[in-house]
Amino acid sequence: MAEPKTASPPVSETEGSAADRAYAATKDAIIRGELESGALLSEAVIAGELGISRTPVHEAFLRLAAEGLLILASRRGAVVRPLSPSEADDVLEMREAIEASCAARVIAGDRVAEVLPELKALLAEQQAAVDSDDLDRFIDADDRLHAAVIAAARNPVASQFAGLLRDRQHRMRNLLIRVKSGQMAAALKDHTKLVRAIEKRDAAAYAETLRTHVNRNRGVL
Amino acid sequence: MAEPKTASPPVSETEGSAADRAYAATKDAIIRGELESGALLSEAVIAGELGISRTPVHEAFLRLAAEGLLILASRRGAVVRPLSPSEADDVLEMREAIEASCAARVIAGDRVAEVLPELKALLAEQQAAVDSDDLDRFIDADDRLHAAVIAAARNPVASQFAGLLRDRQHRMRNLLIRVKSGQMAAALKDHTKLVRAIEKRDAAAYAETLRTHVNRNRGVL
DNA sequence: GCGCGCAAGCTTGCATGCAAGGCGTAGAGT
DNA sequence: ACTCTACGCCTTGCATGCAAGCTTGCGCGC
Repeated sequence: MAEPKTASPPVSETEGSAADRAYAATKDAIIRGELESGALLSEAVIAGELGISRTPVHEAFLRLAAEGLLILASRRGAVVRPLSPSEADDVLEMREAIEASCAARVIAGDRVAEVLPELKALLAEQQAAVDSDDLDRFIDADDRLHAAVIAAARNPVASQFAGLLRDRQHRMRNLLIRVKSGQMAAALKDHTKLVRAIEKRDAAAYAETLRTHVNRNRGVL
Repeated sequence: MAEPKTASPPVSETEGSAADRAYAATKDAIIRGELESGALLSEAVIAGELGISRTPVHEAFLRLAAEGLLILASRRGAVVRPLSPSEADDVLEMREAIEASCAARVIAGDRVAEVLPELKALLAEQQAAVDSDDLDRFIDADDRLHAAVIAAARNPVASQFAGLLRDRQHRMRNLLIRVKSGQMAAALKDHTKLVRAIEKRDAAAYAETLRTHVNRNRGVL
């Protein structure tokens, strides 16, 4: 799950098992939008491109289907799952629910102090991104901020779910509309309020702010 | 291995693909506790029991590992994931977060009327289970009640996540401690309050009641 | 007796072969 | 001209073979 910040290097991945490489390569192609929605792709093609056999590609496709990125049509092929606006809502809603729950646990578990420095550093990073009008940098920091809150809850199930949602959200971001630069300032303001809510140990305020924050993103899509 | 299926009397599963059968059979064995925590199992064994080859079993193991029921040790085998109390907390916490979110959506989306009959029927079913002191029946109705709320939200992502959590929760129920009969009455009371909260379109009350309800279960484990 | 190395036996990971199923198209029949 | 059928190509699903890795236990040297 820990990918380099600049996640678009050449395709000459030589680490990990063949199945992992097939999984990572295909997922990346889907998320980046290289493979369009509805595209019909076959195991043999991917296998050929990666220089491996169909077996690990088959396993990769199964994983991707389980994660909602592919739809497997038995003996016909695999189609890249088209994403609908309602799906975007669904994903965002789950992210909101999970993150709010995690924030509440961090606050209830009295672990605010140990995450606050990281959160504030990420806020500063986002401010820098806004100042330099660097959208990619902003989005990266955005991801890391939300991920930090979830990680702080130390709930592996939550982290796993959030990871799945994050992938799908990335795909939506890349495929539908890239957030306009003007949105950055508003998002940063939301984030500042979120961190302040954590600092004040106010789980309800966090949840409420998160709700408006997510709704703002929802409108963008 | 291409001999008549003389060795498949116990498992009468004839539907679905071989991979699905391997998945269902293994998952069921894990959830029911037939396979103990920490048990080391190999693909070849399962394949032999089901009369299929290792390939579909391998795929099944991958799915089960992704769902947190197995841990794959490369070239050593697959161990049934031991469950810890903290994992139980994690699972319950996520269930709570997801269900509360779904209830809120049902209420906000003004779909209360269309689920209320089903919920009330399930309450009646639970009452009957309490009267006849039928724990299995109660648990089944319990599952269906919570599932009904989530299904009513019509969020496929939520349903998928809830399904994964339900499996793990079933396993915990079967492995750790079976809820005592005395708990049924309290649980039913909680459920009644939950349904009433939905009826009153009070999402906050639902969330709060759900919190105490889950915490009650948490104490049992 | 004790420690060390090596090999055998298990495991999975992947490649490949084969069969079954879906889909399009061409061709025959009306 | 239109429809129905059958064939061929495409796909996946599964079985099997082979290689590589980890563990373990046995034998050998000390």
